Amino acid sequence: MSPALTSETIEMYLKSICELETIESPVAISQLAQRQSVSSPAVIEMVKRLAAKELVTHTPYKGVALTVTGKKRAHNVLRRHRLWERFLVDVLNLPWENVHDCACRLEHATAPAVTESLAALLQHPVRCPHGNPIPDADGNLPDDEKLPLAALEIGQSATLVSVGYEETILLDYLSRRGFFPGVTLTVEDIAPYQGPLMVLIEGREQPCALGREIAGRVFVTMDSGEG
Amino acid sequence: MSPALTSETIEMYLKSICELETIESPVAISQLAQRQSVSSPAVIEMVKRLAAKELVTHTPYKGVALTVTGKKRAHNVLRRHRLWERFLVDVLNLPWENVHDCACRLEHATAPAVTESLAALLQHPVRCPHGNPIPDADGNLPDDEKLPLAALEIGQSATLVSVGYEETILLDYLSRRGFFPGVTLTVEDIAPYQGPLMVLIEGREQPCALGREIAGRVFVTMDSGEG
DNA sequence: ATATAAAATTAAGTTACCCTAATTTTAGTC
DNA sequence: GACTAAAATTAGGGTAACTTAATTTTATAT
Ligand SMILES: [Mn+2]
Ligand SMILES: [Mn+2]
Ligand SMILES: [Mn+2]
Ligand SMILES: [Mn+2]
Repeated sequence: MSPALTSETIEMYLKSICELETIESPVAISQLAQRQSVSSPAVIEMVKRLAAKELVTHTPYKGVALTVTGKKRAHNVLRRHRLWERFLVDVLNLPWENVHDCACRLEHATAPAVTESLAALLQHPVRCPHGNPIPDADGNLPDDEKLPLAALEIGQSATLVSVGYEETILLDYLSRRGFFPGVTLTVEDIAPYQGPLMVLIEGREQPCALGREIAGRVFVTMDSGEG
Repeated sequence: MSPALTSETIEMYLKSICELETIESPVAISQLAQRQSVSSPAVIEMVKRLAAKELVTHTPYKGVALTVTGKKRAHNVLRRHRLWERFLVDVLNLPWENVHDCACRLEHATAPAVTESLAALLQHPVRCPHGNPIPDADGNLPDDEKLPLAALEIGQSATLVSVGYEETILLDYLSRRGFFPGVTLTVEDIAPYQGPLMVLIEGREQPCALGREIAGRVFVTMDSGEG
C-alpha cells in the first residue's frame, strides 16, 4: 500500500511550517518541535516523510521550507480553519477565544464541497475572527500591510488588525483585556530592558500592560496621519 | 502513557456495533469486519482494546455487545453524525445522498460545545435527513415503531420512515429513484425466490423494482387503516 | 458420530507517529 | 583557532491499527 496522501498530523505540520515561515525561513526543527509539542527526533522523522512527498525541502542543520505544493496544501488547511472559525463565531455564537481549538479539529475533517458551501454561506469572508486573512479557493493568500504592536513608539496610535500565532492561552488573555481586531490602541509607555508596553484601548480608562512577547504577536496598522 | 480515552477508530467501531446490535446481538466479528472494511484479526484486536476500556463485552466465538458506557458513547457519536447531516442538508444545501460521508468525518472532530450549539441552531431536530432518530444530549435514543419494507405484502401501502444502515451507494441508489422519508409507497408485486418487490411511489407512473436486500434496509410505517 | 465448511482466533509482520538517550554538527566565545 | 553550549541528527524502542497465513473452534450435514 502506498502511504496516504495526507493525514491530520501531516496537515498540522504543514500549517505550522507555513505560519512559522512568516517569521523565519527556513524554519528551524526546534521551532516546529515546540509548536507541535513533540520532540525534535519526531520532527526530523516527519520532515523526512514530508520531503519524500515533496511537500517540503529540508536543508540538514539549516531548516525546512515548504515547496509550492506544500504551501498550497497548507493554505488549504488555513482556509478550512479560518472559515470554520468564522462559522463558529458568526453562526454558532461561540466565544472568540475558544473557536481556534474547535476549528483546529474540524479543519482536518472537511470535504471540499463542505468548505466551499461554508464559504458561500458566510458570504466569502476575508478574515478569521482573529483578523488573519482567509486564503481563496485556489490557495492564494494576500499578505497584508501590518506591523507588530511592539514596533510602535510611545504616543503612537494604531488599529488592531490581527493576532498572529493563534493559541488559546494568548487569545484568552487578550479577550479578557478587550484586545480584538478593530479596536484603537495607543502606546502610553514602554518600559526599558524588554519590559512591558502600557497600552490604552480607546474608550477605556486604564491602560493595560502587555509584555514584549505578546506585543510581538499582536499586529496593527498605523492610524492615518501617523505613519 | 495511558492509552487515549478515544480515537476516531474507536468511535467508528462503537457506532458500527451499535447499529449492528439492532439487527443481531451479540454482534458477530465477521459483521463488524465487513462494516469497517478491515480483516477479522483487526476486529478481534480492537475488540480486546474496547473490552479493556469496558466499552464492550466480548464472548469468545459468540460476539460483541456494548456496555452501558459503550452505548452512551456510541449514541453520542450518532448524535453528532446526525446533527451534522441535518446541518449539511438544511443549512449548506448539500445533496441528501452525499452528506452521510461528510458527516462521518466531522462527527469525530466535534467538541461538545459545537455539538450543542449546532443542535440549538437547527432547533433540536429529531431525525437525520435519512429518517434516523437523533439521540438527545444525554444519549437517550427512542426506538421507533417501524418495519422493513420487505415485510409488506402485495397491495399494502406505507410511508417511508428511514433508511437504515446508511451507506453512500445505497443512498445514491434510493435518491435517484425518489425514495425519501415521507413518500408513500405501495407494494404492487413481490417476485418469488427472494426476487425483487415492485414498489410504486405515490405520484409516479411507473413502479420501481427493489431487491430484497435493499427492501430490508428501507423502513416504513403502515398507513392508518391498513395495519 | 464424523467430516467439513465457516467463523474466530493466534502468530508474525508492517507503517505512522511518537519517545529517550547518545552522538554529531554548528555557532559563538575567548 | 580551540572550546563549549545549543541544535540537529542517529540509534533504539514503543503503541495503535492494520495486514496475511496458520490454527482452533463451532456449526452443519450426512
Ligand atoms: Mn488542526
Ligand atoms: Mn483565527
Ligand atoms: Mn465516522
Ligand atoms: Mn443519516
